[in-house]
Amino acid sequence: MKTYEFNCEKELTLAVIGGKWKMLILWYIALDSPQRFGKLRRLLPKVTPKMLTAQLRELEQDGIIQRKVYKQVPPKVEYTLTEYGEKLIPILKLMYEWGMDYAKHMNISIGNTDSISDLPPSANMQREI
Amino acid sequence: MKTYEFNCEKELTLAVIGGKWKMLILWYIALDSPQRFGKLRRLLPKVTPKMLTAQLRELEQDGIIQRKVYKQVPPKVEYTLTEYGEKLIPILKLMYEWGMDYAKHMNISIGNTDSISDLPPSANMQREI
DNA sequence: ATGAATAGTTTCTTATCCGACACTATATTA
DNA sequence: TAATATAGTGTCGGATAAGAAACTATTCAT
Repeated sequence: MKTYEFNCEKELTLAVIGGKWKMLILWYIALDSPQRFGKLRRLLPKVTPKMLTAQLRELEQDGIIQRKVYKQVPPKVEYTLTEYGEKLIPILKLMYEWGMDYAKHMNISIGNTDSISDLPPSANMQREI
Repeated sequence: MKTYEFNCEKELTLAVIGGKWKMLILWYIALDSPQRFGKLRRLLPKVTPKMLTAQLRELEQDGIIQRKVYKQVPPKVEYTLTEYGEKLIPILKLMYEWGMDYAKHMNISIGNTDSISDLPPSANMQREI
């Protein structure tokens, strides 16, 4: 058992979403849920399976995503956001918008990820992103 | 221009605020501006001067804070938020609020209630894993 | 001549992250 | 019998982050 210390609640939030690929993973689950492991791999080709697993496990242990295993071969595992995962989306959206504005201001170019406004109709639509 | 590889604008934002002490530094400058180096040291007693300097320099280079040196002895240096620094504050507020809610939900012990309108010294909270 | 005050800098060392790459398990299908 | 598809594990090692402790520079007041 390990104990982390936070000086402020903001740091707790950062600890939850601050992993190398976590924001992108959450984003893709928000965009298209449930999301499967293999699809996430294809969406995030730069992420090694080891890292993807690690990030997903941490998000799961933090209660941000839910992992559902189907007893099949080949395996099938689906990831969805929990209530607190969904509550994170407005933060990600704000960070996305600030980054857009800032990148434009500072003339920084950024590889593109789907916009949250591309969110397709689904069971999660009531999120109002 | 130094180009980091960002997959999404959110990651750019995270790169700007994600340093170990940056959110807290920004918070304290937002709470009481201009803010001096020595006062920040007192507000953040766990931060070594080396780290504090490093974080401040990065924020300055990223255009988030402004550093003003007075030609005096002993030295006087004041830090203020830039326009883009101020635009970050709503993100920090949301992160603070999410963290509050989450900590309560997950029974994570809290030692601190610093809202944007208060000015307490930094307190501690912990979670066990 | 010395000490106090402020804002740092320098060096050394340890801790952690994370990428590359190889490997695993199993029912179904050809 | 071998290939296939899916969802992962395990190990190694280099790069980076960051803490501790000591040191610096300047001018004024005593």
